[in-house]
Amino acid sequence: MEDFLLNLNEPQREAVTTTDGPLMIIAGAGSGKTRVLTYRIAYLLKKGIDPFNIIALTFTNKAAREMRERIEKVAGTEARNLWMGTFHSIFAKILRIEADKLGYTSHFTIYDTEDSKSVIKAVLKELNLDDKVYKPSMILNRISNAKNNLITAAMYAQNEEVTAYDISSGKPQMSKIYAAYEMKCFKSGAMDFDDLLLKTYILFSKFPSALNKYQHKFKYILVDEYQDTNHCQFMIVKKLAAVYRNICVVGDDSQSIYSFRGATIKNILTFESEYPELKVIKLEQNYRSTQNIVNASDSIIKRNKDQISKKIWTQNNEGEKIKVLKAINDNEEGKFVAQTIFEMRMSKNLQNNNFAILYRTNAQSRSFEEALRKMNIPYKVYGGMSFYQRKEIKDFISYLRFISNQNDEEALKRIINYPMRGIGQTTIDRIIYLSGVYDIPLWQVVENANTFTELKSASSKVVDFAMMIKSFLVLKDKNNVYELSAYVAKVTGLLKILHEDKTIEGISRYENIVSLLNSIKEFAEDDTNEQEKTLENYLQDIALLTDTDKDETDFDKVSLMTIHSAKGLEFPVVFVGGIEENLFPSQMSLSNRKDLEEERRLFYVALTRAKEKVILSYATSRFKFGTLMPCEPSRFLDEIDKEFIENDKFYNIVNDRDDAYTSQSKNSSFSKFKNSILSKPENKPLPNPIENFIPENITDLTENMRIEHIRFGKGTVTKVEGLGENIKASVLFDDFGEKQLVIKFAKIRKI
DNA sequence: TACTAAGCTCTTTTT
DNA sequence: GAGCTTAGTA
Repeated sequence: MEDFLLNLNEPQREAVTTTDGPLMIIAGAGSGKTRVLTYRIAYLLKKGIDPFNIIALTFTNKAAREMRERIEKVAGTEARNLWMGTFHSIFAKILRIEADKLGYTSHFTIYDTEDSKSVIKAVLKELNLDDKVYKPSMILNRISNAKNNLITAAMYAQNEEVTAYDISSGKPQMSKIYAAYEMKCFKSGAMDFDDLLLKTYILFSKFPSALNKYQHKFKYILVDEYQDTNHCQFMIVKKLAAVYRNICVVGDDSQSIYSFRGATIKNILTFESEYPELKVIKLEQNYRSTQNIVNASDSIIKRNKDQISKKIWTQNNEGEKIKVLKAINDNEEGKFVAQTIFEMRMSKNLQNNNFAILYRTNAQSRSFEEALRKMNIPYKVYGGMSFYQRKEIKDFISYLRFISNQNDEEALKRIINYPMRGIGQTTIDRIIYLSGVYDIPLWQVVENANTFTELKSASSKVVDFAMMIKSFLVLKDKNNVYELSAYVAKVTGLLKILHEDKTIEGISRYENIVSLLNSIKEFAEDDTNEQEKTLENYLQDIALLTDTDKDETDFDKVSLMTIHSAKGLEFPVVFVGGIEENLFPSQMSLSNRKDLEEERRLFYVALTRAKEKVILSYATSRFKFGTLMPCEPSRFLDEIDKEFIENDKFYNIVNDRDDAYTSQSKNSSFSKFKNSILSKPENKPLPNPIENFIPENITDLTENMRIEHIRFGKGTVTKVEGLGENIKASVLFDDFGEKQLVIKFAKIRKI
C-alpha cells in the first residue's frame, strides 16, 4: 500500500481507493473530508491517471486553491494541470472556449448581482413597469430560480405553473421581463452568475460534439459540498459523467445551508436512484472538535427530522463547556467579545488568528469591528462589501471592462459621467432613447454623438468622452494591462479627483484605487503561470473572485464572517454572535419547518467550526433600521443539552464612557443643535450644554439610566446613559477620536 | 446640470 | 443605518 494511505482510517482509505464507479461520501463535520479528497486525487495520479482527465468541482475558490496546494505536497507539481475550481469558474472557462457556439465571444463579461439588478431596472423602465411592484431583487430571484431549474426565458412564458404563480402574485409581466433581461444581457455580451451554469447546460444539450469532448476529457469527476449543488449543477455533472460513470460526490446533509440558492437535498436522494451501482461511504469520526462540542452540536442537529442517519463521534478530549454571554445591546456584545478575546489571548497564550467571530448577517459585523478597533485587536472582515464591489473599484474596473467589451452597457453607464464631465442624466437618457429608436448599441450613439441633433449642446462632451475611450482602445493592444490601467487612471482624472478629496472616505477611496493598481501590477508581473498578461485575462481572473478568496491567513488577525462563509473552515476558538430569536433563526424562517431546519443546520455548522472552545453571545436589545428593538434569546440556546453549557451566564454592565444616550422629542430645536455640532469647525467650542434639549416630559427614567455632564473643549455634553421605558427619543453616540468628534444619531421608538 | 438636504424603504445567507 | 429618490437651490 502507498505510504501516505497509512494516515487514514478505514472508511477514509476506502473512500480514497474506490476510484471507479459512482461513489457518494457522506462526510460529517471535521471528518477529514478535504484530506480524503486530496488523497483521492493524489491516489489517482499515482495510479497513472493523467491530471488532464480529472475535474474537481468545489464551492469556493479558496477550497479549490487549498486542495491544489495540498495535492502538490503529496503528488508534486503535476497537480497544476488538474481542472479544479468552483462550478462557476470551471464552467466560465468552458464557456469561453465554446463561446462562439452560443453566439458570444470568448471574452464575454460576467455581470455580478449589482449589474444584474441594474439591467432589470433598465428593463422595467423600458417596459414602463413600476419597480415598487416589480422589485428588482425579487425579479432577479425569480429569474435565478428559473435558471437554476433549467427554465429559459422562452420556456418560462410557456410554463403554466410559474405563469400562474406570477399572475396570482400580481406580476403578470414576469415572463416579458425575463425575456427582455436575457436579450439585454446577450446584446451586452454578458452573462450573469446563473448563466454560467444554465448556458453550460444548454451548450451540452445542443452541441453533442462539445459534450462529447468534455465527457471524454473528464474521466474522473469529483464534486465537493455536494449537498449545496442545485438542480442545474447536478444535471450538468450527470451529463459529464454519463460515459465513464466515475463520479464521486462528497457532502453532508447536516451542513446543507444554501437552499435559498436552489440547493436541494433531492440531489442526494436522486443520486442513489440515478446510479444503482452506487457505493456509499460514511465518515463519522470527527478529528476537529472536542467531545463537548461534538456532543453539543449533535444535541442540536438531532432535532431535525430531515436527515440521513449517522453517528458522529470523536476520540478527542472532553474539552471545555460552551459559554454563553448576555449583553444589554449590540455594542455591549461587541465589547464583551473583544474583551474576552483580549483576556484569552493573554491567559492561554493564543494568537489573534486563533479566533473567529461568526454571525448570521453581515450587518452584525459593525459592533464587533468597533469594539475590536477600540481595543487595538487586528481583525479581518470576510464577505460583506467586498473590495471589488466598492464604488470606486467598480467604477475603475468598469473602464477596463468597457475597453474590453464595448457592448457592456452597464459599464458604459457607470463611466460615461464619472468623473463628472458634464454628461448628466438627461443626456444619458437621450442616448438610451436614441439607441432604442435606431436599434443600435449605446456605444454607437456615443461614438457618433455629433451626428445626433437630439443631444444638443452636450454632444461635444460626449464626443470628447468617445475620443478618450478610443485612445484607450488603441493603447490596449500595445501595452500590458498594468500600463493601460495606470494610463486610464491618470487620463480619466479619476486618480486626481480622489486624491483631491481629503475627507476620510476620499482618502480611503484613493488608497483603494492605488492598491488595485498595485494588484494589477502584480498580475502583470506574475510569471508563475504562462497566462498572457492581457486585459481580458485580468478581467476573467477577478470576475469570480470574492473577498473570502483573498489569502490573508498568514496575517495574525481575528476573522469575522457570516456562518455561510465560514463553511469548510475551522478555528480553535469560535464566537457566534446574535443568538437571538428573529435574527438566528432568522425571522423569515420561522413560518415553516424546512426553513427552520436549515437555520438549525446553520447553527450546527457554526458550532462545528470550533476545535477547542465555543462562546455564544446574545443581546437583549439591538438596533434594527435605526431603531432599538428588544430581543429574546434564541430557541437554539434552549435546544443545546444543558450538560454542555457552562452554568454561570455572564452579564455585562453598562459602564461605557464612549456611548451616550441623549433624549429629545422629535421636532424640537435639537435639530439645530445637532447641525451646529456637525458643522462645528475644528477649533470652535461646542454649543452650550444640551441638557436644555432633553424634553421635560421624560420622567420615567428607570434605574438603568444615568445622566452625566462631560466637558468637551469649552463646552459640555450631557449624556443620558441607559434606556428608559417607551421613550421617544434620539440617541447621541459620540466617539472621541484623536481630533474629531464623530456623532451619530438614531431614533429609539420602543424599548 | 450639479449638488444638497430631507424623506422613504428595506432589512438573510452567496457564486 | 444604508441606499436610493425627490425637491429645492446654485
